[in-house]
This record gives sequence, C-alpha cells and structure tokens, in this order.
Amino acid sequence: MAKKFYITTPIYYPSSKLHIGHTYCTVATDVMARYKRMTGHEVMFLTGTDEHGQKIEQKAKEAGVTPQEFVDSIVTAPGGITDMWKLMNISNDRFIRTTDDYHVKSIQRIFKKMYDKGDIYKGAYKGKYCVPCESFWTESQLVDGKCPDCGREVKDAEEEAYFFRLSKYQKQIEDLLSNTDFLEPESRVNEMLNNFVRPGLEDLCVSRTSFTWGVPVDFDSGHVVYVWVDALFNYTTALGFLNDKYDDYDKFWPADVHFVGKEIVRFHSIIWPAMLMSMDMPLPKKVYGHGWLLLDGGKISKSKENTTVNVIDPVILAQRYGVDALRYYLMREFPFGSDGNFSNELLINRINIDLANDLGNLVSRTTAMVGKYFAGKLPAEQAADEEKDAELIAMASGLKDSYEALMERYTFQTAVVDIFKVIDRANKYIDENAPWVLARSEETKPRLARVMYNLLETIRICNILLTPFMPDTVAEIAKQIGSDRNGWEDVSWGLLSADAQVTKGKNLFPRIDLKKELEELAKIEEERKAEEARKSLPAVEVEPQSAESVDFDTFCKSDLRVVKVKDCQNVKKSKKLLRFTLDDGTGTDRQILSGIAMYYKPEELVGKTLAAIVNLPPRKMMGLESNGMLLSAVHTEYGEEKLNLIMLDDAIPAGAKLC
RNA sequence: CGCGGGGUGGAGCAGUUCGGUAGCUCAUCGGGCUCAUAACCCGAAGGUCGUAGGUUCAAAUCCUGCCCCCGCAACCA
Repeated sequence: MAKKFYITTPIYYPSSKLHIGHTYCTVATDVMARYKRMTGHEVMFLTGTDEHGQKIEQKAKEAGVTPQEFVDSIVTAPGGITDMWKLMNISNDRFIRTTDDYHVKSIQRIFKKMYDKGDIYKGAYKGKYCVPCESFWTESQLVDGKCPDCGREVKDAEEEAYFFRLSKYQKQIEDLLSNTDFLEPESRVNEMLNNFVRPGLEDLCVSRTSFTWGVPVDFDSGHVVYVWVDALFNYTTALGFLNDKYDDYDKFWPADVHFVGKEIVRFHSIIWPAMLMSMDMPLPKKVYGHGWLLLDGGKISKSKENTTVNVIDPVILAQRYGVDALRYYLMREFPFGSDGNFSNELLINRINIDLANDLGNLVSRTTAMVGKYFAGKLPAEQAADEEKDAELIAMASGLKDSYEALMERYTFQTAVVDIFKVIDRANKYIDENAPWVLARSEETKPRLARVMYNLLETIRICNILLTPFMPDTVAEIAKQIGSDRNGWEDVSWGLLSADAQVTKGKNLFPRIDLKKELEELAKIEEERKAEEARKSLPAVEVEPQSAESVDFDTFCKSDLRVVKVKDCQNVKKSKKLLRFTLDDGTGTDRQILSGIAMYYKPEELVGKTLAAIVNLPPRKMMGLESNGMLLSAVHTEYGEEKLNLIMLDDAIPAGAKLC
C-alpha cells in the first residue's frame, strides 16, 4: 500500500488578480507534491479560493454584478486563477471554492456541531454604531470618536454574534506550539507565543450580521459564518468531511503539511488547531510558514497604488522566459522559510547563469559531441573508468540521499544548489578530459565513449532530481539524452543503456540579454499601467458636494489664517507625516503635523505661504503635538489620489485672516 | 521599553542549530580551451562577518549593551 501524503496551499481571496507572491506559495506546494509523487506516495494536493465576505460583496456591488458573478470572473473565467495554475503547471488534485455547494453544507453542519457542544455560543459583539450609516465600528476604527464614514456621532451598541470558545483551548495551544514541532520554521513559534498565546486567547467572533455574502447559519437567519470556520475547514470538506461529494477524509486526514504565508500563520497555528480540538478531529501534522517575496525590499501588495512599486505579473514572466525558469527562480533564489527579493534583474541573471550557462549548455555540448563523434549512439566498446572519473561519479551517486533529506525538510534552495554543484562538476569534467582531443584518434575512442557516457549519466541523474522543480524541461532533457529511466528508483549510477539514442535538441534556455530585456520589461509595464488606468478609471474625480448645509455662525467659528513655513521635516518612523514649524503672525511658532509626506518633500515647502485652520484642539500624533490643520485641495486622477496644498501669494503677511 | 526579521569583500546571498583555516553567484583583472547557448575551465585581487564589551586556548557562530535597515502594529487634523 502506497504511503499517503496530503498537502495544501491556503485558499486565496479572489478580491482581485493574484500576484507573484501567491504563485510562489503554490509553486512551492506543487514542488513538494511532485516530489512526494515521484518518491512513491499517493498524494492529495489541494488548493482553492476563499470567496465569501464583505469585501467581495462590496467589490461586486461596485462592479454592478452579483458576488457569485464577481468571483467567477476572477476564479474560473479565462485568464482567471484556475487558468493561471494551469499555466504554472500546478498539479493540484483538487480545487475547492468556498462557494461550492458541498462545502457550504459541510460548514453549516460543522458550525452546528460546535454550537451543540457549547464551544460556539451566542453573545454580543460590543462596538460603536452609527445609525445613519447602519454600520458597526470598533473603538480603534473610529476617527476622533466619530464614524469614519460620515463623521457623525456614534453610540454604544451591541450586535448579536456567535463566538467560538478559543480561550478554552489556551493551554492546549500553548502546549502544542511550545512543545512540538507543529509550527515551523521555529522563528514563527516565538512570534505566536509572545504576541497572541501568552497574553491570553480571547473568544473569537465567528458570525456576522453586517453582510450577507457568506454561509448562512442555518439555525439562525440573519447570521452568516465568518471567515474562520468557513475558510479553515476547507482542508477537510474538500476531502468529503460531512458531505457526500468526496470520500477521502478517512484516507487523507490529517494533512501532512499546510504551507501558508507568514501573514496567516496565526490563523493556522492557533485558531485552526483549536477548532479541530473542539471537533475532536486529529490535527494536521505540520504548519509551515514560508516567507514573502519582497520587491526592492518592500512588501508586495494587491492594493498598493504606490507608483514606483509594480505588481509583478507572473503570466508575463512565464510567457517570456518559460514556466520552468520562473519556477526554478522562485525555489532557488532564497530559503523557503525566509523573505527573499524579487526583481527582474535577479530573475534574468539566475536564468542566464544557472539554466543557460550551466545546465542548458552542459546538455547542449554533451549531446552535440555524442552526435558529432558517434552519430548519436555510443559504441558498446568503452574503456573502463579511470581514477579521474571517480569524483564526478561519486558526486552524482551521492546526491540522492542528501537531496531526499533536504526535500523532506522543505529546504528546496539547498536541494537545488546541490544538484547544480554536480552540474558544475560535469562542465569541469569536460575540460579535464578534453573530448575533442580524444576524438582525434581511433585509439582513444573507447575512452571518449566512456567520458561521454559518464556525462550523460550525470545529466540523467540530476535531471530526475530536478523533476519536481521543472517538469517540462526535465521531460525534454530526458528525450535529448535518450533516457527511459527517469523515475526515483532510477537514481542510481549506470542505468542508462549504452546504446541510448542521443539527439541534440533545441536550446533549453536561450541566454537573455539583460540590458535589452530590462528595457523591454519596463516598457511593457508602463504601457500596461497606462492602459489600465485609462480603461478603468476616470481622468479626474472629485468628491461630491455635501448636501448638508452649515449655518453661518458655525462656519465663522473656524479661524483660518495665512501661515509661512519656517521649517518642515519628516517625522521619524512615519511614512506619512510632515512636521511644520509655522509663522502664524503671533510671534510664537506654531507646530502642525500633516499627513502629506507622500506628496511633498519637506525642503521644497520651506518659505511657502499656506493656509491653515488654527483653532482646532491640539492633537498628538506619533508623540508630537499638532495645533491645527493645513488646507489642501484633493482630487483623484486615474484612480490615484492627488493632493495640493493651498499656496498663497507670498506678499500676504503671516497671520492674515481668511474670511 | 509594542512584536518580529535582518546588518558577512563592489552587488546579491550561504554559513550562526552542535564555536575551530570565512564560502557561493555576479562584477573586476590575468590565463586556458574551442565540444557548446560569446558559453566552459584555471588563477588573482578584494572582507577587523554593524558596533562596543564579555565568556573561551579559540567567536560570524554563545552572552550583554548600543546603532542602523525592513515588515507588522500605531499614526495619517
């Protein structure tokens, strides 16, 4: 009976297109799944999408479609997520959508079960309520104690909601994290314990009444199941837990490993096991929190509108360089557990150096020589191995064990690096033996044949081990060296048949002209961005005028004054705040903080004449006091917010009143 | 004292678990080869491993203080 292996990616939230960060996680999972299949396991590889929630509901509304139509357009439509995984050669066995009928039914049953057990109870979600907006806010969401949407007063209110007794599992979770290797890498464990577990776990709100796009609580209409129960249990419903769609729960649960990004480690290492404990279900054997791909050292974000940071489109990269090159880069460039940099330059260099120069070129020169010297077929007559062949053969033969150990620990980077050490050694071996010299005399032909055989054999072994990373390339190389022994059990020296038909094929990885290519990419990116902006967003938008009137006396209470900028500095540790020292005509400097650092450099504002309201109550920001507010004009251009300070004629003296 | 990650030749990284000659790729310089994708092979120069102290026969690695960078959080009148 084959050993079982169940592995999952997170289910992604399809509020917009996925980016290379999602690709990274999914590729890593795919590599692991393929590795396990290769080594004889019966694998279940699950990925999918988490399609409920307020944000999707909102986005759909904006787009003028139903939530279901909205998620369909991102998940299953041409060019959607399922297409993307096909393009990336992802070998998932199943794809779950939380809107799938069977999942919804299962979740309702799970929710009821936890309720019946008493681990889910009805309580009240205390907060601030804004009557006109009909919305709930938490204390921290309020702006100056008022509704962040409309700015009106809010009042204490309670919303009925269901809670999960997370606190009940405090001890067990603490024990699970601190005494087992449930969560890896270890650096994440401390983070969880210090931040969340040791301070005390609070019961978790698991239902909402503020939106409807979710799994309905079937015994209490008006409530929908909030993300935790809905999304996390996907790992079991996709196996048929409490539904009839599938029948693999007993076979595959518990999962061998959940691969997750570090931002959701918390949910998977605290909430998820607690809920499973509540359900008396076995826990997954491991949760592995991988790192993030950083762009120029900064986080990739779906919503980031910052102009200098572009969201990398994996589709474009895969089309230009090939899926395998991209997959290889993602696994090779940095360790799986830590953050790593992504840039087009790093990617192209990696492709050129490892794939074109080392691997591609090795295959190319080897197959070319077998073709040239032996018409594609090595003769039976071969010399015995010599002393100087030993190192190459030993390296290639010894690779399997270390590779296996590394893959089992998810150290993909090192596994790949080790393979390439052997590939490097093979290139050196060619130089040492100078086959072109051996080819000059009939006498040395048997030796030549042996050298070529050793090269082919080295390539064959490395090639098999690269299978999880570059499935297409591996098949092509096997074809070129004429190998029909390409399985895990074939990773053993000397199995290539002596008369294998070798064919020099196309270049596996053509070299890329770095400079030219970077220019091309920059051009594509620019065009794409301009196009998108023009297509989907209006050139200029302004906020609609207020319907509410303000009486004259109230307006007159605002003391608006002309001020001169004496000094302006960035506030340390803040991206948004500038600290102004102003002359307001009183003779005493006035300090105002303004969140406009994204729009202005401090030095360009010194000496300017601006307008400010000066009789606002003082307010502290980042520990500094702000006395008033600078006036500026805001509008939106192609979806991007623009801000201009109101600049006045420098002839106006400081302190002049605006009325 | 909010939490976490990090600072290693010009660039990007490994090494830190379990102290013992500081390693890889690129870039630079010199040489070799001509089978191959202007690629491959050899050699050289270049590092007080952020900083100050401590433990030790021995510290990039263990301990303590400090500085700087990044992410989360907060803030954005």
